[in-house]
Amino acid sequence: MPGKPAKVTLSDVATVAKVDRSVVSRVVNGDPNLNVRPETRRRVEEAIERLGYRPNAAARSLRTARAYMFGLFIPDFANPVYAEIIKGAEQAAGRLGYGLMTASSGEVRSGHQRCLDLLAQNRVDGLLFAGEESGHELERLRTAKVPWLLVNRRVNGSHRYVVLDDERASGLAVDHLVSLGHRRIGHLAGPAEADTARRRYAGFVAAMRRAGLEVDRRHVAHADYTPAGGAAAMREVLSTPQPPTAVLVANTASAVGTLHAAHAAGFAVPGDISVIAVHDMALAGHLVPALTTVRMPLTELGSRALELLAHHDPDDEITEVVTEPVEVVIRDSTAPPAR
Amino acid sequence: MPGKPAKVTLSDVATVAKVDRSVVSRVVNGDPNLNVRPETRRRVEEAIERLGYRPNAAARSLRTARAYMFGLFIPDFANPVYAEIIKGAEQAAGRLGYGLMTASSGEVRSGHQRCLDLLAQNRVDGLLFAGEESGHELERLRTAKVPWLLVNRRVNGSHRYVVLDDERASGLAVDHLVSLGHRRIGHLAGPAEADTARRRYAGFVAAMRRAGLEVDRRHVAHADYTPAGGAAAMREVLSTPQPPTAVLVANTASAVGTLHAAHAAGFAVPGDISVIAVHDMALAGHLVPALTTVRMPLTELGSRALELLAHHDPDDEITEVVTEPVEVVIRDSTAPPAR
DNA sequence: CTGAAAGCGCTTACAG
DNA sequence: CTGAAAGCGCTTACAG
Repeated sequence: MPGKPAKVTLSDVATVAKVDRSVVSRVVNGDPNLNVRPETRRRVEEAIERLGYRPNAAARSLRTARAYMFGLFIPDFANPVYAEIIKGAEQAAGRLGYGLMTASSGEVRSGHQRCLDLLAQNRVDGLLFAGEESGHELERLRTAKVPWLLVNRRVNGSHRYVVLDDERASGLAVDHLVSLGHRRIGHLAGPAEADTARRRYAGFVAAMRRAGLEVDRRHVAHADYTPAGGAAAMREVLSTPQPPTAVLVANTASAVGTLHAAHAAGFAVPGDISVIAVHDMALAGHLVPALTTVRMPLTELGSRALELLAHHDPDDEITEVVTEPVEVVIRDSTAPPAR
Repeated sequence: MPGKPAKVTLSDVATVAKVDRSVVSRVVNGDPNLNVRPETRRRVEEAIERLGYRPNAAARSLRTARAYMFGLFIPDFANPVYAEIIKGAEQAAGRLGYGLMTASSGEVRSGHQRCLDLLAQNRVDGLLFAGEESGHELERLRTAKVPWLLVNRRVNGSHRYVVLDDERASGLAVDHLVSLGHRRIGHLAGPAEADTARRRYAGFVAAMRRAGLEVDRRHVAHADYTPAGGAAAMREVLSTPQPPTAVLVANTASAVGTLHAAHAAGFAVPGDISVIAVHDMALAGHLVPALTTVRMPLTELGSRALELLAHHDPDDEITEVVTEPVEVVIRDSTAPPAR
């Protein structure tokens, strides 16, 4: 087909197949109420194939008032955690015949406005919010009766979320450190206002209690989920009179900074202090030293979120925990304590 | 506005403002040929505001045969290089009133198909391809007369691309190492088939020649742009009879693995070997040791690409180099050689 | 079992 | 200077 792209429409197919457009439409959409002679169906399918027909998304959307597209808002593409979530969501969207618009929520103001615009313009059928968003826009979404879902966090009083089993992840991490013989274990938690941070902290405290260990408040510091945050928190904890022999870092991105800060402060990892972090990703195995982590099902989280969004009404409650696989991946950053 | 979302259309606005729909449409789109009494225009604008009118994207697309959306294909969201490009492209798209659909080209087969589908369905007005793609689909795009643009690479015989000044980046890196006193300088290049890798290699060779230094082929290794690749290449170079005293790594993601491999092989950085890498990002400053880099204008690349795509016909040649800012960011991984 | 018709919400030549 | 009308490409009750 050289020259023009030659937009082929439903009518073109109908002409070639010698049927009405409506029949073609029904064949294309697999209408279960359609009874055509097998031979007719074949003619239609051949014509579609031969002409290379593809339904025009705009026309279909206008008619059905559905966009066949979902939106996924991500706070920061630079955080590798989101790369996995995106991958899962894309795969699920593809399977369901939907497009996925991934966008960074980025600067609060424009992010907020853009998400409302997308909805008002009918460009998306639903919205996935990964990571932190202000509760403000959620209020609007709720009144707008639009399908939306929080991914990897909950929010006060909302009943639309999918999360991971963060408590268990922290528990496995603590168990690993305890089994190595650590008793003075610190926690570099996420931002105090982050739901994931609270759950990981809760899991940390519970596991410490189960192991009969005390949580020393001076060994708990809060950091945002960035390398810089992880570094600052580590410096804080290392400067206490009697630093911990091991820390659980709430996030792998900040663990990068944690390792750096330990090194800069003259603490050998794992010789002087062991480090384990939540999330596993390619990066972790190549840090210095290679980072022991708790693998989390981020890809599964993304795909599950998309599926739930697609299959539920805006009024349904969605409160799901994706639990598998969560497991400790032992590398070089954890070892028994010096004494 | 409790209860229903109450889709408000052009007609609703027209009714309230007591004008025809066509007038509202022209006001909304800022038609320069429209002469309305200022007072009429005010009535229209007030009605739009009061009703919270937003044009329906599907209807507009159907009518104008434009999607008001661009697509950006990314090989791998986990590579932080792309996070910056995405950010730039998103900003530019927002400024121009377009949406941006970011998707991973991922698995070749489905990625290829998805991009053609998007076009056939009229879901996008143009496509940006960041990173490597097989030349195959480009052939199809060319015949389809659809605007597309390669970002950060060129391809044989194609005249639609925006790239960075990779030669210069390599040159600055080599100059920095030379100024520290290094003479045995190696290069951990990107994949042999990658255009960026070739340009960075060319820049490396040219700068070495300018400095009167020889390129020892045993000190040049190829790696894909991942931590694992950077580690393998480093091991290769370090196992030569007389390893280099410094290496230029073509990519920051692989430099993570490079530092790890050096450490694992018992080479201190920068004591035994200096490391400098192309691209700067938050991660770099928090590696062990903090990585010296050449900062590249990745955000600018993304926004420029989007603008070029929006403003040029499918037949235009687009061959642009985004040159600023490129500069060496000195951290802890480079130092004078031991002797 | 298949076709004719209406209409989704816009834009844009064209007429008045 | 403003309005009436056609039509973009589909889907879907409805009629035959």
